[in-house]
Amino acid sequence: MKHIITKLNQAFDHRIRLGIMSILMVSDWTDFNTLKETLDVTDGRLASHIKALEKEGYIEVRKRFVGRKPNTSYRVTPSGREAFQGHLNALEELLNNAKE
Amino acid sequence: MKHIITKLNQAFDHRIRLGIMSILMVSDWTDFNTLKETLDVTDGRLASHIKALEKEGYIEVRKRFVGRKPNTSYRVTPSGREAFQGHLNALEELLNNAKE
DNA sequence: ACATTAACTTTGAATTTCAAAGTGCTTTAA
DNA sequence: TTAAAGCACTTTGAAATTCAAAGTTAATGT
Repeated sequence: MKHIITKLNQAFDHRIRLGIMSILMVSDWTDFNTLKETLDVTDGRLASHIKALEKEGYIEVRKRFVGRKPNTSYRVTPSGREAFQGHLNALEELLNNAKE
Repeated sequence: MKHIITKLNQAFDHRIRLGIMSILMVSDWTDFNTLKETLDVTDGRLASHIKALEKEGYIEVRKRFVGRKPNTSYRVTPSGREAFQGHLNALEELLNNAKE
């Protein structure tokens, strides 16, 4: 039988993408700057990881103005939620295995 | 405050290294071929990930002969166990966060 | 007019990872 | 006895990923 690691999703392999998803899982729309500050990454780097998740269809974007400032927010899509759940389940299995 | 992802250990960022550690955490000496088959990776690739963990002092090696065949086995060191525990705790925190 | 904020995109370099082939030693098969 | 195969790597060179830094666009504040 196959090992649990084969159930891990490559899209969530990177810690920053893991961070983005774990934030978006428990909040609704979250804006760029909140993600940036929470995860403590540069804007360019955040943007590129966001783009990767968007490309997979795991998160969606909303652009609008808040007062007079542009504001971009993100949230997880249903398919993103499902995929991330699968990843979390695999991780959980791995944790339980490692702890016996 | 810092996000949980800062507590993740880079040495365990890769799925194969995660797999190696999660196997070694619950077994004593485990040999090269068992790891290779369980994780379904090529020998060269496995060897290089093992080497990375060895370099960090997280696993140790034992070489001997079983019958007439050379046999190399690995097990997690105390420091590897501690480091991996820390990583698992961070992951667990992340899971709980993501699930609310 | 000038700097600033926001949210990127681009570029090129550094790092990581990979498959594939090569290695050295030993055993088993023909 | 020559050949083939197993074991556990190491090496090589290429592909993929990730990064920091700088550039971009469009609006706002001063």
